[in-house]
Amino acid sequence: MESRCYSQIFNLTLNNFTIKVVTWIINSMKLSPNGKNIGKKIKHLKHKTFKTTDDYSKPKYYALDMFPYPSGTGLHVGHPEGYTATDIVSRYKRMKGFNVLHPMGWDAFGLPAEQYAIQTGTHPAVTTRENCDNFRRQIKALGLSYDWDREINTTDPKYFKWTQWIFSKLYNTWFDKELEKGRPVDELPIPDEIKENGVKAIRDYVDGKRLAYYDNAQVWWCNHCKIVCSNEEVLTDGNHEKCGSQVVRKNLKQWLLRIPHYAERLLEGLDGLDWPAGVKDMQKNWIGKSTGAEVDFQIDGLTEKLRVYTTRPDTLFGATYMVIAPEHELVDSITLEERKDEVKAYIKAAALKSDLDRTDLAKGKTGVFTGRYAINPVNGEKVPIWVADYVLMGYGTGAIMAVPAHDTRDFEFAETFGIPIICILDPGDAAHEERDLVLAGKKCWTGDGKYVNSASAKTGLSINGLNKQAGIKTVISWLEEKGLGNASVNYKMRDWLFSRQRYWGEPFPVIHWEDGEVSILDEKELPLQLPELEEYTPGDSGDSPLANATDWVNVVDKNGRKGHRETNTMPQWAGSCWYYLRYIDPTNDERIFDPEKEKYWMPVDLYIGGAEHAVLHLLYSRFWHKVLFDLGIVSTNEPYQKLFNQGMILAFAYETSTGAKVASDLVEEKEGKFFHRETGEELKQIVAKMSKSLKNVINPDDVIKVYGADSLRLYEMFMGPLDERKPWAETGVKGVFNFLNRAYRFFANPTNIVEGEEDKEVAKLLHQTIKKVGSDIENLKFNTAISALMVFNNLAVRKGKITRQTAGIFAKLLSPFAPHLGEELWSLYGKSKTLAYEPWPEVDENLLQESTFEYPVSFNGKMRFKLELPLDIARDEIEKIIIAHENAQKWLDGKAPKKVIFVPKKIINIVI
RNA sequence: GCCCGGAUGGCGGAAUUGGUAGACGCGCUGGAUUCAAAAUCCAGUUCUGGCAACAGAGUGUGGGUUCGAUUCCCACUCCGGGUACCA
Repeated sequence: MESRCYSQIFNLTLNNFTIKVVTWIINSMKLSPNGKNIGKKIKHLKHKTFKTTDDYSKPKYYALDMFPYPSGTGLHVGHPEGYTATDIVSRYKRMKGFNVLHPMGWDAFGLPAEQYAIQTGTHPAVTTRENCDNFRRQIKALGLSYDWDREINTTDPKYFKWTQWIFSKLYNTWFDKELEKGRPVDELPIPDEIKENGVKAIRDYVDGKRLAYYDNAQVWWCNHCKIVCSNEEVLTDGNHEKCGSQVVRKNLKQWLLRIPHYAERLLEGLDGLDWPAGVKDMQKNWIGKSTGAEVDFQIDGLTEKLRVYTTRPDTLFGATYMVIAPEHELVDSITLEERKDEVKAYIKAAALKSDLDRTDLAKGKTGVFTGRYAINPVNGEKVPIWVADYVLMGYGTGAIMAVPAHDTRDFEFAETFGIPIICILDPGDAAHEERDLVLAGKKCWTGDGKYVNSASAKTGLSINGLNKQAGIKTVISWLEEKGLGNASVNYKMRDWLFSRQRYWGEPFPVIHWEDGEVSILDEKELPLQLPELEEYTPGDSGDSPLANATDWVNVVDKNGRKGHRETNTMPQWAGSCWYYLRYIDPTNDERIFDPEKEKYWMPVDLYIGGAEHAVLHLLYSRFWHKVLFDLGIVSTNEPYQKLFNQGMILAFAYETSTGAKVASDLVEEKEGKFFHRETGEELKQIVAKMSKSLKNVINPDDVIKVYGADSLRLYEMFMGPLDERKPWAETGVKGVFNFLNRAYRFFANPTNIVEGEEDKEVAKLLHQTIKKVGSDIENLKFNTAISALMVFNNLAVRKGKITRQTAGIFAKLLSPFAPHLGEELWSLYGKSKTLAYEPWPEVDENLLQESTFEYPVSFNGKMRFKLELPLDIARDEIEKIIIAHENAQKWLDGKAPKKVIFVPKKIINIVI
């Protein structure tokens, strides 16, 4: 019925303006959510087309999006990019017979809702609910095939009950270094000497091993936001990434997680993952593994030894001074009496300096001599000990041996303070011009070479003539043999600061008792809910707003012991660390999830999201997962098997010749050039991030209103490779919109659809298209898949006729990308059921077989003409054919070819 | 500084292990249709020269390997991301 109605409109030859407009509007509506689209969508939702069951008989596929923070501004065009990509894969996999888990939820704890609460008094839960509703509405308008029955929300007590539960697991786990594995604390062996000292000593010992611990921590404090920020939230210029104001140091009781215990596991685990190499590199850099040695230096005149960490034990012979960090425990005993004032003043100044000043490379190095010397273990020579803040207490042993000739930082320091620079590594011919300078101690050399001046009759050690690799090996075994040091590994990664002085986060299920005991709520007592508050503003001293909820904070146990609840809350990372697990069994109130279901669905097969989460979210999440794995709660070692980052969608912006940016509404285009609407000045088109000030922000709602959801989906996929950054262009949306209309006009018109045998050319291209679209989806190359669909559509339109079977296949191929149009065509062909679970078309390889190939014929590498030849032609026949060919005469110019290159199915090249 | 990624027509971008550079889309030009416009359809569109046939140049720059290089190697320029005294 429906199709006949449309065909009648199309077959009308009236040149009547209104009829045409009506046709156009109906067409547009068919492709927009105002018309047929929305009907389809509602039907899907009502019938729960995409409800996922735990059908263990089918192979599974878990396609996951990084869930959004539902901000008040709603969806931006970046969101649908990743969502559409996973949706295409999900729809394709369903048609390939997979049981697909494709869920969506909300990472809804976070600052903006709380800031809004501070300003207006509106409870963050209210704001959050409204924002989630808006996001859900917007996402549903995109026609994404989520199973909405699995929607989760990190702020839902039914969800964060389990976030708190995992925290209690972390608290009750220690890391067994021998087994390289997390284990329950009740399995922690307590040494006898600890036991002898009583309950408190045992408690301290255990607390010192827990993966989650409570301690004083120097933290960044943002005066503007009144919040503690993690190091990761502080930009390199010392500003808070959220508000941009300068942060300061503060010392507060904090929860920390011992993620460095898992450093090696987190590093090794990367090997087996199908992740972008760049993300793996970033994680590797973040973990920052380095190998070297710890070496003991006897301190002259003291019994203590000074232990240093170095990656270059081979350069011990070049050590001309030592440095200890200002916070080093031996500073006081090392410093000679007459130097005490000077050293104390330096330490005080260093403590007052912000980390930024301390780590500002441009500011040059500072330091002060302690007056004391250490004895170099390789040659017994005395080296002066300095205090300098370029050595950090938090890394290695907080002390170094300095080898200015072969370390750039030490070189800079030695030059500043006139300390000798002794070259012990001859760069050799590799650094011809530099070599003399290096040998004279005038230039620093960190590369390879041959050792000189690296022998001592006193100790018997010599590495002269060896290269760097052999030198390091030799010195380490010498040190170990003499008991002077040992090989050692260090990691840059630090403990994870896991608490925030905020209201809108998961409360810690923790009670601090007056006697110093800390207890964790029992599973039965979870979730610990947030109290209602009148006032959300945090205290100036760094108190969390929760401290004001005295009824909630103060508790008394059955013996009358008083205690108070932890008033910090967890950071936003907490909820996102494990959400992929809850989707598996989202409504389970008894357990975090059913282990059977977890075994079936894990790991995540495809995880798509922004590259901004390359390190933190993914590293934290992997850390939690590994702990859960060690405790036997999850069955896989890693959570995300394949990861992919979508590139950012940018926008065109305009700037004047002086580089001043001009808002888009002040720009007009004339003949491909851009001018300022008011001044008339010619402007340069550039690519920039979308921003309110540039007025170039695109709202997906607006795009859908005009072009429909299919066009938005298709355009975002057609723009370019998924992982690259690319600028939004309205004309590009029109392009794919035109394609959808063109396809609709052709494939929805019954007079174009015929019965019988398909045209040979069409059949061949159809099967090439099936092949291309399938493999492109598998490889996430959606732009070329869409291009293949366009090519096929162009041929179909040109031919004017298509068989019903071909039309059905086209609808199927199109449907992962443009599901509304796909379903529409499918129902026009008389199918009553959705095509979402129809089998994906098979490629008929026979149709792709060729008997001839049109060879490009080149002369000296330049293509001159084409020649169709049978595929089974013999090599020596080619030359005869070419020489005899009339087109070749001009290029051969009477000469015989020197050589004929023939690559079957590729090229013929004649060398003259 | 170090690590990673990128550079192809007027624009977004294609190009299997080295084998016809510019698929597809936008824009533009011409034509059909229309009283006219929009929409649609057809043709053309890397640059330079030429009416054309055709010729020459051409994938950020400079070298190299090869019968043949957008693709591989060396040196560099610019743009983007990450990181920053981690010994």
